Amino acid sequence: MIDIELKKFKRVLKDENLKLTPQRVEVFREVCDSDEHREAEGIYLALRKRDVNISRATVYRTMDILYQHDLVQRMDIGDGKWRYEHWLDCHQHDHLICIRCGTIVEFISPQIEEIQQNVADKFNYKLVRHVHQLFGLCKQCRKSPVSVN
Amino acid sequence: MIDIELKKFKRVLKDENLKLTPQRVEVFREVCDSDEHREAEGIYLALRKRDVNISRATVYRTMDILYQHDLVQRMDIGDGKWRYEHWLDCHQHDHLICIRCGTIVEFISPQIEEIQQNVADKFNYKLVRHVHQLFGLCKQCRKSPVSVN
DNA sequence: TTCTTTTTGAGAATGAATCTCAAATGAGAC
DNA sequence: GTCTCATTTGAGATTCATTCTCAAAAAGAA
Repeated sequence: MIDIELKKFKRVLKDENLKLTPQRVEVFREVCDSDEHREAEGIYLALRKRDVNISRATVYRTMDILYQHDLVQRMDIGDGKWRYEHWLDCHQHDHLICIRCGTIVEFISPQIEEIQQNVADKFNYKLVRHVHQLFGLCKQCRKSPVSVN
Repeated sequence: MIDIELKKFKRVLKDENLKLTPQRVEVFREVCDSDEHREAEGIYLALRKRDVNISRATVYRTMDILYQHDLVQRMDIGDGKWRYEHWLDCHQHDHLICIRCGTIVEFISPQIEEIQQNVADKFNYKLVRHVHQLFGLCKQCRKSPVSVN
């Protein structure tokens, strides 16, 4: 799975005259191998945990390259940190987030997509991208009492 | 217009055992008197411009009180800054944002609201709030060439 | 291998937001 | 009105994610 994607990444690097470094490859691998929505710090820590020698700066820089070239998706749920997820099969989707435990579920709605397009048309905007996040309480969190520490 | 709202604010302060200070009133007035989507810094500067003696800290603190009590709405368009707007008539709405000039248009779609609810139900989440932002190019920006500085 | 350019890492810098704490100020009691 | 005391304010320090800096290391074309 990563092999095909790694080729895409290598193509991007070549096209942009960027060098193929072990650090960049490891960051890409780390992102592709997880289905989580992680912050740069989490990706950095995961890399250190598996003994990849890399600095925070390089993780941040690489995530930016990946994002700029549509190899990862990123989201901001309002806490001032970017969360990244791989974008292997380019499934456009939006997010449903539990405000208590942080669990993130992905959803797609062609109907919403269509209405969004209509809204943009109505106001004479050319739609480029969108952010759609639903915040709520998941089943488990509705059941369990709030823990007070 | 602000009179009725000011009463609401005073009620909140009283209910929360918070004091009615000139600074708090001025911040609330400043927010109510504009239809812009401004950052705390912008609100602070506007207050200073009309010779209100206030500190940044107090502006931030007051915006937080207003937000926590649903007297203002706030949004984050991904640049790490909260933008505030008054919430006088509590019109629930979402935003369409021009990625070049920053113009923000408000829109409402009962259809989308309904689908959102269905999505939350499907995943067994109790919907609490949502963020829905459409990013695109407005009419003017599509026409005018990009200025390079 | 050599050479040139890019990349890396460590730590400094940035910037929005929050925190600290002494001095100032509300507002209830008298 | 004024006393009293908890709350609020302001100035500057702090936080924290992210970006920047720059010397040393590495990529990769020749």
